[in-house]
Amino acid sequence: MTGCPNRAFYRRSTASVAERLVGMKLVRTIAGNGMNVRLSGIIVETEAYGGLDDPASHARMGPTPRNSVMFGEVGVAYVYFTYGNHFCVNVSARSQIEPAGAVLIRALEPLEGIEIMKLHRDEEESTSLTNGPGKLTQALNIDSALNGVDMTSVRSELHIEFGEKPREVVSATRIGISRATEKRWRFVDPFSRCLSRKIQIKV
DNA sequence: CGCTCGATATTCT
DNA sequence: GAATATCGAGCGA
Repeated sequence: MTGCPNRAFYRRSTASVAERLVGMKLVRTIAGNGMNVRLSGIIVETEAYGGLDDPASHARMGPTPRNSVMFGEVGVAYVYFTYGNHFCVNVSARSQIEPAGAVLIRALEPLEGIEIMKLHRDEEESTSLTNGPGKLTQALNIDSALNGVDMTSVRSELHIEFGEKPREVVSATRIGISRATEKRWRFVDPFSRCLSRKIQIKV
């Protein structure tokens, strides 16, 4: 399978999209002199954020200038600045009955352009390059200038492509939130060495 | 390894 | 004024 998941792929429940994105590629293309540089990684960790009924979501209060992408067309990048220091990247996704939703991309396994990512991060260890939402945006040079770009086209400087092979996926509770902590809307490849946190082993 | 804390934009109360 | 979909430095064990 090559190319990008199309618009319809993102038009289903946000949690389902989050689950299916594990194993796909996040690709950042940067125009150089004459040729494009590709920075990419396999998505190994995602989280789903819903609309008005998800107390942990940015969309819970309705549309604002920051979260407007979550209420717009699906398959679009939602990039926001948080904690005064970091950017996080999402892709808008929801079923037709939901008013808003997006999938936060939390971790990648570095694939293409690894040496450039190391420069962006000032970090040599590959497993620490993109194992967190703030880290991967730094490695791929993603900032708010990319908010609103179409993620369904290979021509976009930020987009999602099909992966090479399917990955295992398990669900877990979301990280870094204080509301709706019981929902299991975090999806990870449990065998990846590049997760933002280890999976809780069930007893 | 685990804990605490500072950085500090945006939004909410 | 407080909280936040985070990270890394500093410290103690």
